[in-house]
Amino acid sequence: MPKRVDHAERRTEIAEALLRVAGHRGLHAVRMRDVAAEAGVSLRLVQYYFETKEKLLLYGLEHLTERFGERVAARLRAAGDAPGPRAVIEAILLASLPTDEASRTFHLVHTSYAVLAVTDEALAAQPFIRSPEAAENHLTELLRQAQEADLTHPGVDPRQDAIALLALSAGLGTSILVGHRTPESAVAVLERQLDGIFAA
Amino acid sequence: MPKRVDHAERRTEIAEALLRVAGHRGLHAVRMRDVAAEAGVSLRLVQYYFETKEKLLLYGLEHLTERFGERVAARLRAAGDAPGPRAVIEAILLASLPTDEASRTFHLVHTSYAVLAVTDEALAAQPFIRSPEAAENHLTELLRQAQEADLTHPGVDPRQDAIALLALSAGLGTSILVGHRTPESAVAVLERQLDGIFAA
DNA sequence: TGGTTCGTGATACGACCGTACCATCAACTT
DNA sequence: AAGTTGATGGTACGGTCGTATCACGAACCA
Repeated sequence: MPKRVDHAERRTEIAEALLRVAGHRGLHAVRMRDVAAEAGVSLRLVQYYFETKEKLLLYGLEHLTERFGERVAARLRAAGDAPGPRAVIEAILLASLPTDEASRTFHLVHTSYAVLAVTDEALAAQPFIRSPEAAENHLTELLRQAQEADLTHPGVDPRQDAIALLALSAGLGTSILVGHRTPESAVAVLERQLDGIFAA
Repeated sequence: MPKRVDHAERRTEIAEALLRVAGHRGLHAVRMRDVAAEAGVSLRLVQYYFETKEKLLLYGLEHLTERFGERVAARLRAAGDAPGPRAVIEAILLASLPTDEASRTFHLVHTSYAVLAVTDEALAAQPFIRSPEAAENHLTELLRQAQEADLTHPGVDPRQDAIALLALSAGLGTSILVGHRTPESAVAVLERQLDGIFAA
């Protein structure tokens, strides 16, 4: 046999090629041949490491959410040690706004997957579909802690406000994506919403 | 010639068939043949009234936004004569939440178009892409009037709060669509946000 | 009344895309 | 050394989809 190859690594390379293509041509326009060309391998190789296109797409989605998790973690580290609840919440919400190329790709491809998932049950069954629930629980807990530490204005409802924050940042992200809004103004809106929750 | 036919009417029928198909199979899965079958006409007819698929899609988008406008108008009428600013804002925001089949289709197809528009300049140039700006201006003006009439809490910023309301309802709409949230809980979140703006 | 034109159907064409198949070469084993 | 097996390339097949072509019938005009 030729040089034994690390399948996991190869699959990652191909998945990232998929995300690059999806990021600037749109997920709907992704062809197996495009992915192969972008990854610099032959079409046969893409077939070899992912038998079918559907499996490639599912793996690409996994990889996408994984990299998003890493980006959130990086922002949390950048927030210093023992960051306050507001700093943690900002890290999470700002990571999901399409401010740079990577997060733009994430948001576009994630939205594409979400749209597909509405009518595709194989996609709808994927775990990424339930990760928002985890984020909601996490944010709710953070707000509850902030409330107990008396860092919030009166009248805060951790669960309801967590839901609103997530929906708001998702909506803002989409409007950045389609060019209705600049990242800066979206951040300002988000900060304003946080000001309504956290006391100075 | 055979019985002279009303082109506009026929185009509308076909466009509605398009929206029905897009509404439950997804816009990406819409084929010319599906639209023809759904409309109960031959493939040739769809070609006849819309030369190309792209033109059909563009017209479908026009029709979609038009019908959305009618739905908002209907809600406004249902709000009674001389409704207050909050009632008007509620009419606008609640109309865009996917609460029934029609609004669900609207939200799904509209989102599909938005995703396509990110990478398709012909779609991006369509007027629907600037209608959110009009909505933002409208909401801003309503909030400003409410503020002058002393109906709001202090600290309201009409422009910023209008942006937040629109992004929030868009985000909530998407989470209803993908099944993360019930329409009822989304409405509750939206009402809560309005409570933070309008005085009792 | 005859011809022109609008509306409609059936079908064919050409392109593209995912997948399958076949061949080849290199390295590790025995 | 020989054979087996993993990795890779090239290419062909089958299906599908948008679009084009051909044909025909029915109404309106002159």
